[in-house]
Amino acid sequence: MAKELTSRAQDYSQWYNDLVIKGELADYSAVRGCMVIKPYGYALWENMRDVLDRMFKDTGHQNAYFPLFVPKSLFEAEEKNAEGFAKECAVVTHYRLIADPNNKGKLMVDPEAKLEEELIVRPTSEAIIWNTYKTWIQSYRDLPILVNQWANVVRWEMRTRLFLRTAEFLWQEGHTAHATAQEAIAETKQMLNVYADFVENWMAVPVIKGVKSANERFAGAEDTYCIEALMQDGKALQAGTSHFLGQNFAKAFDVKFSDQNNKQEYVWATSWGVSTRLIGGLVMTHSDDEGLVLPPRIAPIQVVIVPIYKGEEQKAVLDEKVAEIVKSFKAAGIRVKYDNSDHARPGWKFAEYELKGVPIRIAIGARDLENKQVELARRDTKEKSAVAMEGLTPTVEALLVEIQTNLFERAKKYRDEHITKADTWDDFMKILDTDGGFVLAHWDGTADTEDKIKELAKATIRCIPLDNPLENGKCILTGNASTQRVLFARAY
RNA sequence: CGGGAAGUAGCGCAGUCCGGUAGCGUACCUGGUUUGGGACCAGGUGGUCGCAGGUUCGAAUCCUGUCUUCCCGACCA
Repeated sequence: MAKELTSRAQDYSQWYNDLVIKGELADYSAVRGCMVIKPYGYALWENMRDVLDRMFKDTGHQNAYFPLFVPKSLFEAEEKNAEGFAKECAVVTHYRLIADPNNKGKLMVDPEAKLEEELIVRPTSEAIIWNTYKTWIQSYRDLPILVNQWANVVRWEMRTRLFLRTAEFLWQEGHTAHATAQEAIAETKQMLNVYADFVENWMAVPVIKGVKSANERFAGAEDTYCIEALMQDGKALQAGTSHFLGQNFAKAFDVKFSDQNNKQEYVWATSWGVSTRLIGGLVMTHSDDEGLVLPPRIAPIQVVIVPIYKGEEQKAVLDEKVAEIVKSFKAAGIRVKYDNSDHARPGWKFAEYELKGVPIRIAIGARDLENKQVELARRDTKEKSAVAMEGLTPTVEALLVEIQTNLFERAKKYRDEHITKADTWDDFMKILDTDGGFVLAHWDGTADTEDKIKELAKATIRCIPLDNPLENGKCILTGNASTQRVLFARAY
């Protein structure tokens, strides 16, 4: 029967949860704050991962893998980084369980098996990686090091939400080492552009590139660049970050190299990452009250074909005809699924694949065979049309491109309509409390003011956009002089 | 960690106030009819009621303790 979905207007959070769970992207698990990513959701992640991985390799990076555990002494070496993550670390203190003498059939931690030194489950891998880089780098000839790792990390969050904030999540983290600051900064910006390219052109999610204020900066970074997206409820989502780490980690882990003049210098670093959180952003950008809407370029299934038949004979005829179509689609690189399962009727399948966000649905029955056509339905606009069997593959290829473009344009239009300038505190609050979205407002540049705004308005500076126009004005809160507007929003 | 809600069949829920053989919808299985927007009929399978104690002739129900999950806030990608 029907899988009831909560509508966005009813309860936006519940709508989101319904889509993730009923769309079979992920589910809750027996572990607090940790989710099970189901096959359909994982297929989506694999597509994202594969594209990003190729982009990383095309920009000269290699993959490697570092341990899950970080000895506490290494973890605490870079003070700011350690302090930033300390309050959300899972810690391994013992290495053995024994039978509980007072509780038959139960196990207990063996008090004899206490570790000499606690192991931190990585919330991020700078520490273990920079400790390793120390042994890899002696000369300028060893630089740059351009390494990425695909991994899971753990951050013991107070409150979790499927994909958006889970205690364990999947991500990639790039960690690069350079001979000069300029080179490291160029790398930081390059990877920010890679992220923006991926998120906009593959996920069809428009983003604003910018740099974080000091308050919002990654713990241990000199500068944090980010891409910020806007969700349908008017809240912002940080979609990716790229950090210029300066020489902080090199100094903390004593990573030096000899330059051309045989002079010892500290190495310059960057790190950058995107996570499964992107999937949450994807869901909240495109989906509607009927379910997920996935952009064709990363959708696990791009086209689903549903046969409509009476009796086994008709089904056999359709199976044969559709086999040709499927073959042609696959030859064109289209990810197609032919659902001729007999336990669900067409109407049920239509609703199911809409819920799962499949971009194009093709229905084909005896009537269509006669007329040499199929019924084609697009998920983004819900439009249905009869399309000639002749030339179906190029028609579908073109439509996939069109849907991809349409999703991006639609999201961009929404995003652009929700960037508002505010010049007074009242306007600022009014915008945040009604439509939400991004608010461009003057800020006096102090961390103190930023904190107060956060406290009063629950809004943070999402970023200072790159290529931000300079403009004299007065701080929205203090009235002090300001030289540019910055981008505020309430955020996930 | 503060506030709220909930743990009973795979899923969604009722039953708990007022103790007395475990229910409904859906899913699942079998057979049949169906199939162009979430089919219908008939017959079935499936639960130590989150866990541990206690009260009682008898506990899903009352008492005590405990665990877990979700939602809202503070924290955060």
